[in-house]
Amino acid sequence: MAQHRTTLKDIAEELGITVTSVSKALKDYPDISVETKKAVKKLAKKLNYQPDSRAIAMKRNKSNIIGVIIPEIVHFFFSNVIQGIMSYCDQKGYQVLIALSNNQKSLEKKQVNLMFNTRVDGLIASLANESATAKHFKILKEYNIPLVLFDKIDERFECNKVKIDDRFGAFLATEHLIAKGCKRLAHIRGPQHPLNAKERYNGFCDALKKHNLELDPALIKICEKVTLSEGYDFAKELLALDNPPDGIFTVTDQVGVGVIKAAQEMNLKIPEQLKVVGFSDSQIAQVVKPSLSTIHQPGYEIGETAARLLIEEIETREADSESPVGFKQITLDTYLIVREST
Amino acid sequence: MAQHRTTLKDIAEELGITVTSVSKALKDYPDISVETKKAVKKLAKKLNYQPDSRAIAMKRNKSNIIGVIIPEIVHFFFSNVIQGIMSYCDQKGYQVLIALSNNQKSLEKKQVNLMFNTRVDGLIASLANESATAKHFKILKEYNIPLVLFDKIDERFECNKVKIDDRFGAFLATEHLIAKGCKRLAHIRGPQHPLNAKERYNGFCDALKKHNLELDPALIKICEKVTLSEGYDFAKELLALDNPPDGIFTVTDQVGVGVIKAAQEMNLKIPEQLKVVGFSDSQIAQVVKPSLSTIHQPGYEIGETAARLLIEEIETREADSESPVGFKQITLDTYLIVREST
DNA sequence: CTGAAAGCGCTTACAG
DNA sequence: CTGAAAGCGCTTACAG
Repeated sequence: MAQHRTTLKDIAEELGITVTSVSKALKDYPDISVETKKAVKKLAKKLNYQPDSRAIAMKRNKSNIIGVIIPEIVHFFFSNVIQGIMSYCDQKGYQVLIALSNNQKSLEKKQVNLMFNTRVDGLIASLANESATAKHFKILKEYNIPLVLFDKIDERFECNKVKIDDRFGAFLATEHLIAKGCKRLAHIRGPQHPLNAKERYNGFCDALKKHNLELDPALIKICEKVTLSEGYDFAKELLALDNPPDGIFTVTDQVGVGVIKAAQEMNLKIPEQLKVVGFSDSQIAQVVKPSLSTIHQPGYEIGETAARLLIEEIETREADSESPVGFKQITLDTYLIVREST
Repeated sequence: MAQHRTTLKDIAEELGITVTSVSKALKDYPDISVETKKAVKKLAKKLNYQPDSRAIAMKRNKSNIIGVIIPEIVHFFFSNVIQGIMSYCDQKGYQVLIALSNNQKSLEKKQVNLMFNTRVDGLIASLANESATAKHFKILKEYNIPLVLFDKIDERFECNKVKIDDRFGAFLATEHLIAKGCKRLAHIRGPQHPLNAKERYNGFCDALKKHNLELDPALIKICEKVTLSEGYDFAKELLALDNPPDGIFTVTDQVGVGVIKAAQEMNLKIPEQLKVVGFSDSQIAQVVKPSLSTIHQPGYEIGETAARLLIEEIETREADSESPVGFKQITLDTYLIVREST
């Protein structure tokens, strides 16, 4: 038979006192006698009393649970972010409820509502590729629930944000290809909506412009799923052109690895005949042969920072629900990592 | 200013009826008049009423949240498992609270207690490398909270379990090396405690024995962290022996990739001079050059199955808390994937 | 020093 | 058809 979960009532009854006194005794209120405290604590220990977080959550109107909504989890960057979030939250006494959007706006919206109903204390999210804006998060604003966006953010949405300078990172990557002698550059970019895909594209264009290189629309490809096999397919197309590129900058390392695979199948020498730079500094970038040059994206730190901002906001509002909250956008450092592919 | 979260009370007051009626109306109880239902639903919609999951959880004594405790999350296999768990839970109306053990027994125990206090409806876990048993999960049994163990399980612990046949997988891997002509086999194994590390070691031994090959203790290395760099270091040691191995079976693909890296640095040709097989079928195994032969471990399906068993158990106990529960151990299929490294 | 009371937001058996 | 009451497990301002 299952044991009964000890409640304050059980302790109170056994000791012949009230629930009030038990509650206070356990929390060392000064107005409880030493003997009562002793007796209560002893019995609580004996019965293995564990307060019901849900009841406390209702009373305090605080769950000590934060929500996280991300597009996918089998993903080097996102799993690193989660790790950063979890380790920070653990240390601050918050638990983490995670949900996936699968990059779908409708599912993302559903998850936001579920999180709202569960009364999480705050939410951290990176937008689905399908989401052009974060408007479907506005229920959180209406009810003063803190939100931190990271990586795939909506610039117009008023909340804390954490990201890297994607435009600058892409600029570094592209300029590196140019410095290595590339004259005809291609970019396999991310989908239409995510801001970071646009910014990486912009950074690519910035570098071409600075160095007076032509931006050939035939050399721009747009991923839908941002997978290795998309990179592979687009690379095959690009490299079969009459006037193929001699350098390719890809929106992620996954896509870059696909490019390497395609080039190898076509017997192109990397880096001699084709140079490739990815983005994110995933593990596969170091493992692939030739190893892939890339832009570092500090997932763990992004997660940690997002969690820190979120918990700061939660606790500020707790202390003074009226004080206006100023939002920050924190931009973490990024840099180029040169490997065999360039 | 933040909006007020609509409660049943708000609706009741505005309509001049009781909370009871509002509650029933929203749930279409047959004993409420059609007009009342209409009015209530209309106002609920207008005020954007969202029931407080916590309050319902307390009443029903059911949170619709399941907990997951895993050793790490930046990990191909575990993130796939999580994905499987989440997609199944999503579809069944459960949310997922995740915590990490960082492979530490003490932290694992703390997480179990936290999950218990949060009153999750059930728990899915894979044991920390430090945990020789699942004894510290027994509080769950005492209070009849369903638990499903996967991958790193404790065979003695009475609960549902999901895994693959690690021993057989390791046997397949090793026999494949033998079939390819290896005479002197090494194994870089996982840590002491995890059952799957032991079983993979046993499977390795089974194959040697079947084919009358010597088991040289000098060719067995034990990982602590099971990382790429451990694989690299051990491979350097093994390959520097006077009588080095001609085939290495590694406990994971990460470790196998480290072996490949070391062998390449020592100018050994793979697979001509050294053959390598990993375990898990991670993405890096296909990306590394030469690509790594491996044993498939269906993470997504393991997660899905674990979630299914858990929710079945939760709902069985819900329906009849007295009925004795029979525990299953489900073993999913595994197979060898041959690539360039053998 | 201790306890009665109200309340967090719900649900449901029971009475009318 | 509707409502008063009790309860889930806690907390806390107030009275004594």
